Amino acid sequence: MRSTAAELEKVPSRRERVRAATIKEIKATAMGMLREHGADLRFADIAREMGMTAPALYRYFADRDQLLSALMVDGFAEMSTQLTAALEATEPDDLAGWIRAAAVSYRNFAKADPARFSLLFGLPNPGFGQHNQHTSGPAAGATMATLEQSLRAVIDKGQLAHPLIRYVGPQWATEAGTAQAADGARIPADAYQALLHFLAAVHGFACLETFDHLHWISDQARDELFEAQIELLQLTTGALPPPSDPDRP
Amino acid sequence: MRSTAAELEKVPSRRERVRAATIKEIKATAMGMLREHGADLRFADIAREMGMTAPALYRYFADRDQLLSALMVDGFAEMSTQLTAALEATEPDDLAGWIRAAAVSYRNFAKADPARFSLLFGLPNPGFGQHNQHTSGPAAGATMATLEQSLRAVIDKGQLAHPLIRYVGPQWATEAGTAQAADGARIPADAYQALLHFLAAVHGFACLETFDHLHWISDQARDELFEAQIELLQLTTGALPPPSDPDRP
DNA sequence: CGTCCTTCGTTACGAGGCTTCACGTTTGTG
DNA sequence: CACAAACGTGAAGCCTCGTAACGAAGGACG
Repeated sequence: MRSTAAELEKVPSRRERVRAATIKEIKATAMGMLREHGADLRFADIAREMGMTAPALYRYFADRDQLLSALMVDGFAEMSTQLTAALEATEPDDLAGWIRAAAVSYRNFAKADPARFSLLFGLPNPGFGQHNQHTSGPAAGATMATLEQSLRAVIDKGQLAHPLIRYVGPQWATEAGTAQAADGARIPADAYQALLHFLAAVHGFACLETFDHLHWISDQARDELFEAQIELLQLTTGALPPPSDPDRP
Repeated sequence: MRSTAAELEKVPSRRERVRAATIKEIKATAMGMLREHGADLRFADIAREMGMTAPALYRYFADRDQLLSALMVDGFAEMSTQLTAALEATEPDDLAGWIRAAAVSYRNFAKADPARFSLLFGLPNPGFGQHNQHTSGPAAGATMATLEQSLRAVIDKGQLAHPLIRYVGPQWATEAGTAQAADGARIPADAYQALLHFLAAVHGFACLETFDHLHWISDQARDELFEAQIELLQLTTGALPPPSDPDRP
């Protein structure tokens, strides 16, 4: 920090590289511990697994909370990456495909690594303090923004023309129209409503499943129910026409 | 325990009464601490607030986990009570009213006491061990059963005749038809699917809201969006007729 | 009324985790 | 080679959980 020349150096020095690698290894080891032993993460364990002692970790993370925060930031970033990858593989005017891809990606992220999902979305973390709010909060917002921007791209194609319900209250209509000025674009209120509906349904399913509140349903049945959930979301957003139901008058 | 006569005594002795009161006070104080200081619950703090010392609490709860478990059991019981009360106030053949009452009650439970909701549904509690699974698990299941049985009563009135989607996979259909033999009744698979869809949407909304993932929406707008969510659930279960949408072909 | 026994609460204490500190050691640099 | 920065270690302090031993309160029963 003393010389401005050092600040402008773009190529990281050897020290910086090995330091970055160590940080990465610490985080990887910590995530492994979280996966195995649950939420009670012991600094000494991480260090021992790396062939070090506990105090050495404080050269890299000032605090146990900061390590958890870093894991959360990485987790949200990875989630955004996976969502983005899944959504970019869909056709830009295929709202039904978008919904399926987003829902499946969201759920798979939770299923593939329940410990990480718990870390991200199970709020009462041990020692959850102010610090986490200020570092992981924006990261969580970025994940939300990923969904939002991607959905907006689809919506701009006019694919949300016939949602099943487009009721929105006056307060929400004004907020949705104005609040997102940061991105430079306005969002139709009903589109944003659709996003929130989608998010609530998929997030709720993922939470229930990950936190073991659906243990009375077999894995296969859960898969089928999730499929039905997806189809329902496609219907309610008007991405699919309603099914021809002979019972329906 | 030595005399069988004492076991059969129905009226609790004075000691038992004061002990029960103390347990109640401990739990109340602990919940207060949870509400104020978050998840890091210190035994010494609880004791001090009660004018006692920490080891005294071990006369009433063998473990910090057992205290948390007791709080969870009470929380789920209270949630069941509130849900039951809200649902009993609805007409028995009014599915739309049932959905509104259940959703509002569920969300209000979360909003009224976010700390308790976090305790119940934010899984990664500090020191979450095997014990919690075996004590609070059934309590959580009881809450689910409350919703299920109440919904079944409504469904038995034939109100779920025209759900928007009644797709269910073969695995789920057989499970839903057979698994609930414990209650002596079978449940139509599509009804159970509707329950799960309802649960995912409402639980997801409550989680997002409680865990502050919707901080970018004002309170009023959130209320409006939740209203829209309810209406959507009413539509997808066939409780309400689809709106007359001039844009719809 | 006096004695006993159970329960309750306290002080004292040990175990274990987080975090800091002082000190050597390694490593890159001029 | 000399120097400085970063790194890692052992020792130590602090805090919390949980246990143990002891004293006090209070109901049960002669």
